[in-house]
Amino acid sequence: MAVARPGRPVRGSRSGRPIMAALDLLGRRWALRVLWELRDGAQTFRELRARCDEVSPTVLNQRLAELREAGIVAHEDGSGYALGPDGRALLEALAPLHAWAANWGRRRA
Amino acid sequence: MAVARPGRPVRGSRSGRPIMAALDLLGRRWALRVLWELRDGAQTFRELRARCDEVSPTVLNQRLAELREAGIVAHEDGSGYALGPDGRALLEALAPLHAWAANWGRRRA
DNA sequence: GCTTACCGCTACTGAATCAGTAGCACAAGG
DNA sequence: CCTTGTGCTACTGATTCAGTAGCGGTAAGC
Repeated sequence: MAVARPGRPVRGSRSGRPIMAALDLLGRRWALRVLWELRDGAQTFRELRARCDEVSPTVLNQRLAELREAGIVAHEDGSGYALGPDGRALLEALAPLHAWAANWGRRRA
Repeated sequence: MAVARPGRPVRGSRSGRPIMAALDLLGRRWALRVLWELRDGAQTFRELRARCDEVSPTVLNQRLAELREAGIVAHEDGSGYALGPDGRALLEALAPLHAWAANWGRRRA
């Protein structure tokens, strides 16, 4: 399957609406986690992999490629992978989710 | 794999942190989309399926079971599936994501 | 009673995706 | 040359998802 992008059909929606592309992109395994683990700054492929519970490099590389093509993550020589401007904005947009999870966990744990 | 819940290990994390359980739960295929499609009120299994691009009932039922066990979605006799209080809160927590997607789409489409 | 039309859901097969492990090619340091 | 770390690919097997058909139940219309 092709990489999800706004303005064209994605898995599960032909509308091309950006939210659908985003849900496709971020709904893939490890995508949100990778984003989450990059919150503290750039990391090498292997550091990132270690933080993601030793996810298989196949999948990690695939997610990184998708996130790079989406302009969310960038690979800088020397420092490794890091969030771009869109990535940081996305992470901030995910902050309420973190807060929700904390409350949810308190009620259900 | 068992349903993700705060306070116990999930796919990709043994920490039991709620955010990890949430990322596991919501990172599964169609989970975010189902949530999204329930934003306008209760819907029957088949209505929901139609909105989700005729997703296979197997997966839809599986996601609904997980979301029900997580206390996010409830099934009411007569009206069908609907968001519970936690589900509505989660949807609100996802609003910034929608806004982000719109901006992202504007820059990349 | 019998059809019709919904409802939620299950069974089944095949396709896509992911997991897990090994190891390559490259570059830098000693 | 040898070691170390980098990003990444190859391969096989397990898990998950997709796609289609159809079941058992309820309720209405006739």
